[in-house]
Amino acid sequence: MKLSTKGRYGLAAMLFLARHDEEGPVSLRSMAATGIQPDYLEQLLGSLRKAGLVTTCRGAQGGYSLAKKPEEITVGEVITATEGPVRFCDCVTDSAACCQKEHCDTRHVWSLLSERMNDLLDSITLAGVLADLDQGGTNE
Amino acid sequence: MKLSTKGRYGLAAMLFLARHDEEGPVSLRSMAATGIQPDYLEQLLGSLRKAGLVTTCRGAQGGYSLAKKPEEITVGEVITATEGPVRFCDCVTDSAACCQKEHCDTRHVWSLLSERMNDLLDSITLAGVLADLDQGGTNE
DNA sequence: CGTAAAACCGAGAATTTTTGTCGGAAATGG
DNA sequence: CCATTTCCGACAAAAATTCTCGGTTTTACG
Repeated sequence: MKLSTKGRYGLAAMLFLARHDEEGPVSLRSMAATGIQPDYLEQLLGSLRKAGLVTTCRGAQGGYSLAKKPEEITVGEVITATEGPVRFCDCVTDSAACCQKEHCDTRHVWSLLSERMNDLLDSITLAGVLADLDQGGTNE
Repeated sequence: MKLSTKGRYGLAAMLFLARHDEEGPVSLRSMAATGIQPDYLEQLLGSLRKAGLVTTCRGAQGGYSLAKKPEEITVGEVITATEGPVRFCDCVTDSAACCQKEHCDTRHVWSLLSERMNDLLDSITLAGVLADLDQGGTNE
């Protein structure tokens, strides 16, 4: 029960974009500063673009930018875009995926938990994360 | 971001035990009614035992029982026992696992989220799940 | 107009994790 | 003593994740 690198890299990339938002489109190359393999990151940015969270300019001097203001993008959106829907078990979103067997009387719990978790993830925005960092001190 | 079968099977098994708690130790064989492969379930019950959530009697007429009352066992405990600690990313529990790279300024978010999520999981007990089912109607 | 920079795309390789299987050892009640 | 049953470790199969690569299209700029 943890995120894959997609979710983590995805959020890291979005924060990077948020920080460089005013400098125009950010190329994959310059995002290498995040330490993420560019070829892989490219795929993730593709998902983020399809989800409407980033916009792109192709060609020379092109790159990626946030599609919305950092206050309008939530951590939940980023994770969902990169990892797929956040849920405890498939039968939450796809009722055909279970319920033949007796153990599926757990579905109700998973639904409830999934809902709460999504609420939690959507309550945090990119802007919130950055504000936290800028005031709360860095890593140690 | 979803549970593996370990967590789901684990909870299903614990609910099964809770329901048959008064009939003495429940053998793996009779737990086949849950639809879970017994050889696999055996491993999960091993983890649950090590975590102190079930007790066992070996030998003929042996089997598994809950180590505590259903009101005292939380969903969080079951998941942690079967899947390992619930966290968004390794650096929450193991600070050596990150923080060289710039993208690790996300750690703070993951910590916060992990904590909230564990609180949520620990707020639900086996007894609670069963009560919900008995009153709230079954699957459909 | 040509060229270099850059995103786009799909396919597949490598690696890791999950899931499931098996055989034997130890324990226990009858 | 024997059938039942947990315990344990190792391994096999399958699936998912992570990463790589080659080529295509788009675009700015000289």
